[in-house]
Amino acid sequence: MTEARKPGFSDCNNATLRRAARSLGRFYDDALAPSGLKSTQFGLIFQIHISDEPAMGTIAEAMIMDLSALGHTLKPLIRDGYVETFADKDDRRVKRVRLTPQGQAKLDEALKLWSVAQREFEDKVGAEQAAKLRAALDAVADLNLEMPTAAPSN
Amino acid sequence: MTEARKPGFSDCNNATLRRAARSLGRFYDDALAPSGLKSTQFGLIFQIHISDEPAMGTIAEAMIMDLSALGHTLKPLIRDGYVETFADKDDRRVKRVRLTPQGQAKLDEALKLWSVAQREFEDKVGAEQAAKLRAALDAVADLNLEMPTAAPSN
DNA sequence: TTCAATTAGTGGCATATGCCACTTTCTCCG
DNA sequence: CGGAGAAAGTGGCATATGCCACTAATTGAA
Repeated sequence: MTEARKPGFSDCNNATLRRAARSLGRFYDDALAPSGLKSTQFGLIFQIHISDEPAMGTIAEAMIMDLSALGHTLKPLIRDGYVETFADKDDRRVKRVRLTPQGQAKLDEALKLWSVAQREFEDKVGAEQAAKLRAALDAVADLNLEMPTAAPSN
Repeated sequence: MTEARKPGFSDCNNATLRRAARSLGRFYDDALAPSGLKSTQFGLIFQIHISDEPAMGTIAEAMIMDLSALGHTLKPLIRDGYVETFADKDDRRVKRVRLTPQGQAKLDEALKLWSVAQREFEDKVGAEQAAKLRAALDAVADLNLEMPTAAPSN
């Protein structure tokens, strides 16, 4: 058990993941700063872009994000005119989302900045390593973990 | 370039990392819920625990976290009596942090819950894979990435 | 058709994180 | 010694995320 290391230093998968997320997040944030978008907003806008007028729930699911959190995160983007929402034709409970022309333009602008950061990162860790890491992270994200909430008896 | 996949689906290392972080975070949060601690607070308390009355800057650096963010995150823990701070003897600018007895007790309590989640996770992905993933994440976190801020000319 | 259950979002509240502008202490050099 | 500049935190402001309690709209079954 290699007690040679710090006594039980953070072997916590979650803590390690968050730490890396803070680090990488700042890097991408810096890169995107000139566009005025945070890396999180860029990610969200991109997700909307590659979807076809997705419903909020659809986005939330794809991003493994709480629906209400998505709603909150969307607000500044709507306020700034990058995104707009509209009710679904067939189900008025459903709210769909799309980019405005300004949003499209901003995305194009941000993509250039993003690609610089992305390239820089992949130069450092290697494109293959990066791809493997992303695959591993996707696998983790899609694990559908659940604490044994007592009753599977249901 | 395998246009077979979603048209340029998120290859963004940052987006992928955040997505996984949200997913895993919720899992650990659920597991720790009975203790009343969030996984982030657990991580912070643990970090304090394994350090020797660390200065705030020391913790921030170890966790790759903004100093002010650390200050903010510490507040609820201080308010709830798990953590206390005190000025460094030799440098009054430095504020050191330590767990209170209640904080120690809470950590012990949370550790039991944490280990369940940790085990569950490692059962699913395999201990080795998990260790490799953590290593990769630590490597990423410690990359010390920086956008080419124009002037190395300085 | 009518009402209970389900589904999709919203709003409020709390924590997580960052950046920036300050304030307080130290350090160090002239 | 005294003031310029660095170092460590604090506070304010803004976004990121979650949970919970609700509301509105739909669906399903009696």
